[in-house]
Amino acid sequence: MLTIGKLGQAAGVKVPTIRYYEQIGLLTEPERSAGNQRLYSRATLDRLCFVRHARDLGFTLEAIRDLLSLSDHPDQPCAAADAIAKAQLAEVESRLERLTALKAELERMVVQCAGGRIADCRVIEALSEPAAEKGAGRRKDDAAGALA
Amino acid sequence: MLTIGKLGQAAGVKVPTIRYYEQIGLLTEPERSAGNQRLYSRATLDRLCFVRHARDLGFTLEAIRDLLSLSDHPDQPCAAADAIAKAQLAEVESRLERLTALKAELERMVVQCAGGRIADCRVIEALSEPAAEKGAGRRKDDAAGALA
DNA sequence: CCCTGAACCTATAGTCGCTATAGAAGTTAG
DNA sequence: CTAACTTCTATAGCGACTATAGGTTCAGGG
Repeated sequence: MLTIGKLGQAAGVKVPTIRYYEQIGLLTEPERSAGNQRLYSRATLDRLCFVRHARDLGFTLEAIRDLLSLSDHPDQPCAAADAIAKAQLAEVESRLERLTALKAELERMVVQCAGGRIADCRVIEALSEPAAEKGAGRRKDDAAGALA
Repeated sequence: MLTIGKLGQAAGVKVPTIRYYEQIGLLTEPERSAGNQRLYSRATLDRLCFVRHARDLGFTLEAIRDLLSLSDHPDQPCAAADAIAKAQLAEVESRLERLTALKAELERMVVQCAGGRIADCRVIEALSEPAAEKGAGRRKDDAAGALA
């Protein structure tokens, strides 16, 4: 049996995050010690490692919730899990594309700045180009969405 | 003079976002019409386009605030603006690296799922590998940070 | 000149995935 | 036994918006 601190250390997840996962129902409420402290089983450690790994891969908590419930029913076909992973892959590929374009633009900006005064600075100038070249509305996952 | 709706359309920014930018002091309070509606100048349109473009490039509002105040003092050297852009570029490069690794891992997962039952599903299995191979604590910008 | 409907106003709450804080209570090593 | 550490609950905050409610103003048409 592990305390919440040990569990967090073992899984690479901070203590408040574990309590948060419990709060939103991603982890079930654990046993408690005589003094009301949470006690976790090895199985919960596995589950938390799964969550952490999936988060690192960019899965949303919603997707992870689905994957967890799938893994709780191992007799069903795995098409659903596969679909989630494929959607995730498509996400990542589109982010990669946009980030690559972004990188090119930033590199152009940095190269052009020759150490003069702001008035001549291409960094600021490069950002002042008009928006709205095609369709004004911002899509939900514009380039900025690919970043923190 | 533009109403907030026209401004938003011209800059590609939603109306509530403009009001939000005003609230946090990124845009100054505009003039008002007789009926208390916001009226914006062309200069504000430029400023908002700048903000939008910078956001698309992944700059935080904090960085944009700095860039805006720099562009308001065009007689100073542009080293500061250059530094901000370079930091941004480094950010993007690191995200790109991590996203690329991620993509490889997701591709591996998807390929391995052969359409069987969950019990044999590599997607779920791939996510169950133990964490904490080197240093348990999650860094602030782990892979997940590169995603939405 | 009035009416309708769109666009505007303010204020507040919600989103996601945590993180931080406060103050109390439990646990462990010396 | 005491000091230091961990844990407990509850609540608020982060960034960057987005949504909702309930009201006001404006532009065009009859």
